[in-house]
Amino acid sequence: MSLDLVSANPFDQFDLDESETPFLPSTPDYALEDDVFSEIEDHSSLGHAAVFDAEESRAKALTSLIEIQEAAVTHGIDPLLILAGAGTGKTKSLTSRIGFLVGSQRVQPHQVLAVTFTRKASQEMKHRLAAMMGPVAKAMDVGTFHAISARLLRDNADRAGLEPNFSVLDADDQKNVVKDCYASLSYGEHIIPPDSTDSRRQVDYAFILDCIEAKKTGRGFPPNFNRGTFLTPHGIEQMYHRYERSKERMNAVDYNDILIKCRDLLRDDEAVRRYYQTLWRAVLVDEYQDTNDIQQEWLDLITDHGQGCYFTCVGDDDQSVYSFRGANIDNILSFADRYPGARIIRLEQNFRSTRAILDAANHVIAGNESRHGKALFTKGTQGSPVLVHEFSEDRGEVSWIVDDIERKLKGGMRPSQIAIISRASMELNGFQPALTMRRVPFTVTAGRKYNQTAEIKTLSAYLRLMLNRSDNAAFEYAIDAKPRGFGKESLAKLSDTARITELPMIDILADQIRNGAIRKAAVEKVKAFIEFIDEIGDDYRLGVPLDEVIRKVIAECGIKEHVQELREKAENQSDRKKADQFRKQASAIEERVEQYLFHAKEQTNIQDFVDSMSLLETDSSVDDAVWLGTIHAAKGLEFDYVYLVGWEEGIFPVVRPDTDLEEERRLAYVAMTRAKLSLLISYAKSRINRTNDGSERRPNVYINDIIEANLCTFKQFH
DNA sequence: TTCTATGAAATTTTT
DNA sequence: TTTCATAGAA
Repeated sequence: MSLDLVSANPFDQFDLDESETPFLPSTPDYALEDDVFSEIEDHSSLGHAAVFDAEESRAKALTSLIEIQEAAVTHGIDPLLILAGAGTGKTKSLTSRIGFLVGSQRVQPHQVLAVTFTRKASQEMKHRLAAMMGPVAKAMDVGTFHAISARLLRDNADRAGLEPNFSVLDADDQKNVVKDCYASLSYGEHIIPPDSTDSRRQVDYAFILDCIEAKKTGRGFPPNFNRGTFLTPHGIEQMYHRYERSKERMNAVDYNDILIKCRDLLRDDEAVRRYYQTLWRAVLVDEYQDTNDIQQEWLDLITDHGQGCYFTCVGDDDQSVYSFRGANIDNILSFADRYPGARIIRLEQNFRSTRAILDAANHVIAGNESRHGKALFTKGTQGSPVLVHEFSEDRGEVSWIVDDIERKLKGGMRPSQIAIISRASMELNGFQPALTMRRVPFTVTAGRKYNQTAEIKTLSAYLRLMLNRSDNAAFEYAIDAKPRGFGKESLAKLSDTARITELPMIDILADQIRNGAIRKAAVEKVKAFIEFIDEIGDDYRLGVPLDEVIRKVIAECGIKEHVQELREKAENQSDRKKADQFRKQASAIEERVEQYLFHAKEQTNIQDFVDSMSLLETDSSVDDAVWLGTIHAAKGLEFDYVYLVGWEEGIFPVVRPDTDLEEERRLAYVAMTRAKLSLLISYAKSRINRTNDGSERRPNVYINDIIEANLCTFKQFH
């Protein structure tokens, strides 16, 4: 049976009168523009050729599900919350539900919206959907909250009060904007001059940004907001306004803005809201426990408070670990209150870990009060006991674990089956040299790795500036990409002028060149830079392919010179090791640039491309390597052998005035449930590189809990 | 003023 | 390991 895309929509009655929706010609057709989808349409209009076999898809969606999963997958139209514990087939249930809804023709493929939090998760879901249903999966809207919202804003930019070519600022851009704003404040009223005791401390721009974001999302300032900022309360207020104004001037938005502006648009513009409510007949949310208040509102608007469509959320309140980013666990805890008639289905059968591991994890998480309450079970074996090891110092912890890993590798285990996981990335530092020394391959997934490399940022900055001349953050990055005789001082002045005149920096600069107001030493190069930006802009508008444009940028922006320089350094270097390092660096840059070009060729929409590049993770991971990372980074992953390190009171749970102990406990639960076969938890009684009073460190509460309950084997090493 | 080299400091978690 | 600040040369 082939899917008829023209009729058989049970929601035809909801369709909007076209006259009400003047924006319809531009917005509604993204799904239909898709190659695959139009192909399907062609076939179905011919009457026969079943490109998409609904019956088969439905059958596929229902295979190899256990009873409770099937209940979730086949649930009707009432709002549904699938409480899926770790390792209980969460993503499988979600994709199967999509397959079921489409396969049973309750909704059509292009009426499906599936939102995730991370790029990786949306990638994964796309793959699974494609595997289950074939090319028709491409017709579905699958993406992160941010990606979907950004597209929605671009498609309705005029209605959202934006230019359609708005830029998206990444974390670095945000920080730079904050820096500029800070520099524009005057001492006295806004800034307390640092006194002698803290004169050496520098301004913490990231913290100022936190304050701004906190204010924006209505969370109120962190308690001690002038620590490291030297700002008066009034100064913070000023910073907030200037920051917002700067972005407006730049025709740019930050991550929060994407969600906020999208929420506002949906809330305030009835036609837009109704359009998307009508378009998306099935709305599915992954990792629902991580939604913040804005995302929750967004979902209510999109789904008409869960009543207008197949609204399905999958999540685990016990794995809510992003409150520092605004995630509100109450969203998942009060699902039933928010959506009357909602059904909650618990998935508690775990397919990942041994019973020993699950028993310990269950016991730890049971110590929390605010939760729906679940207990994982398995039909698998007991497995070897959870191990808790005490070391006298962190060096011992490192060397013992690395020894143990070496033993495992000699015993035939693959490095990729093994993970070392810590609360904060700092605790991983000791492992890297030790693993290198023993030639154990490893990859680190922590903190800064997500930041884009310099070359890619440079390329993106050029493109952003080309698309949006007002993007001062991109301008500052691009003009600084290579020596142009135009440095910090000049940039600061230009930034001031830009703030006063509210004109794009690049235009002011062009003007100053015409008026001869630029230093002789800089004139030629700066002029060439501006002309180059104009030139690629013209190229692009005339239809030169994006990868051609990028090639031009690569030739201009100094990357080639930099690579060349590294190669020369390698030649002139007598130290073989250092020479190799230079060569490696050079090839790494070239490789990344190649990859960027490759992505550029794939993309049809340049805005999507530029947006996504600012978030693309650097995927230089080795294939078969021991995985090192934080608990947050490990969420969603699984390994046969897991080492959880640094489980000392004070390090984990972290000590901060606003530490949420229930969230820390959830982190412990997330960490423990990563392990499939074997779990080892360790702590050290002393840790260098950590300022403390010299007293002995103690194991954390979670360790005590499982020791007391006799759920582990405890050993001391000295 | 700009740019480079050198040394010091700093590190929760991230879309 | 990476980022940041400062000093000194051009």
